[in-house]
Amino acid sequence: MTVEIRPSQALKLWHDVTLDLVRGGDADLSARQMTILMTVYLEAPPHTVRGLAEKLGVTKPAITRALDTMGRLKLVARRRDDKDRRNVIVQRTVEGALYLERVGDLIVAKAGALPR
Amino acid sequence: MTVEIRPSQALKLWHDVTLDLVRGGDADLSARQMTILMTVYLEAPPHTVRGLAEKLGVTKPAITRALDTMGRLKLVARRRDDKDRRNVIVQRTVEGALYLERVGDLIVAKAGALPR
DNA sequence: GAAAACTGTCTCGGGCCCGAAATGATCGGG
DNA sequence: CCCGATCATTTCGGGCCCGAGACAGTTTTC
Repeated sequence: MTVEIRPSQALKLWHDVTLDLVRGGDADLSARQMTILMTVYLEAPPHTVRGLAEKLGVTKPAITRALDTMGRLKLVARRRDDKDRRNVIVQRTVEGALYLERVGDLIVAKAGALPR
Repeated sequence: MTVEIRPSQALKLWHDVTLDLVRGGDADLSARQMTILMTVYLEAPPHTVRGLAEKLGVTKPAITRALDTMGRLKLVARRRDDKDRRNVIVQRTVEGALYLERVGDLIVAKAGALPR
C-alpha cells in the first residue's frame, strides 16, 4: 500500500477534513491542542509538560493551559509521577482515543473520495 | 494514482503536518481560518461573507473577524462587488497562494515519508 | 541539612475570538 | 419613492490564549 498524493489533492483533502471538523463543532481544538492530543496518543509515553513544550516549541504555561482545556473535555488526564513527584504525566482517556479514532476514519474517508 | 491510507497512517500524517505548522509558527491560523483560506483558494469564486458563513456553519461576524486577521497577514483581500454593492468579495493574494502551496508540499512530503 | 536546580502552575497585562443584537449601507418590489 | 429585505460590519459582555516572570513543591548537590 502506497500513500502517494499530489499537492492539489493534498490541499483538497486537508480542506475537506478541516471543513468537516469545523462544521461538526464537536471539540473546536486549536492547532496546538490538536498537536498535543495526537502526540500523546501516537508517541510512546510518558509525556510530561516540559517534554511537550520542547517538542512543540512553545512555553510551558501554554501546555498547562491546553491540558486544562482538554482535561475539561476529558480528552486527556493528568497524574503525578510517583518516581519524581515534580513531574506531571499526561495520560490518555477513552474519550480521547474515540475522538482521534473518528478523526482518523474521517481522513481515510475523505482520502478515498478524492478525485484521481 | 490512488490515495489509499489506513487510519493509523492518516493520524500520523495529520500529526506530522500539524506539528510542522505549529513549530514553524508562521501564521498560527485557527481551524476556521485555515478552512476559510482553503475554501477561497480551492473553490470557484466569487466568495462572499454570507456564503462562507453558511458553508462553515458559523456566524457572519466570525467570518468578518477572520477576514480582518487574514487580511492583516495579506493572505486574502476584500473588494466591494460592483454589481451589488452590499456584497464583499473575498479575493486571493499572492502571499496566500504561496502559503497554501507550502502547506500542500508539506503534506505531500509527510505522506511520502510515512511508514508503509 | 542548606542551597541550588528543576518541575508544573499561577499571575499579570494585553490581545483575539465568540454569538447576539444593533447599526449603516444598498437593493428591490410595490 | 419608500419601506422592507439583505448585505457586512460594529458593539457589547464574556471567555480563552499568549509570553514573561513569579511562585511553591520536589529533588539533587554539596
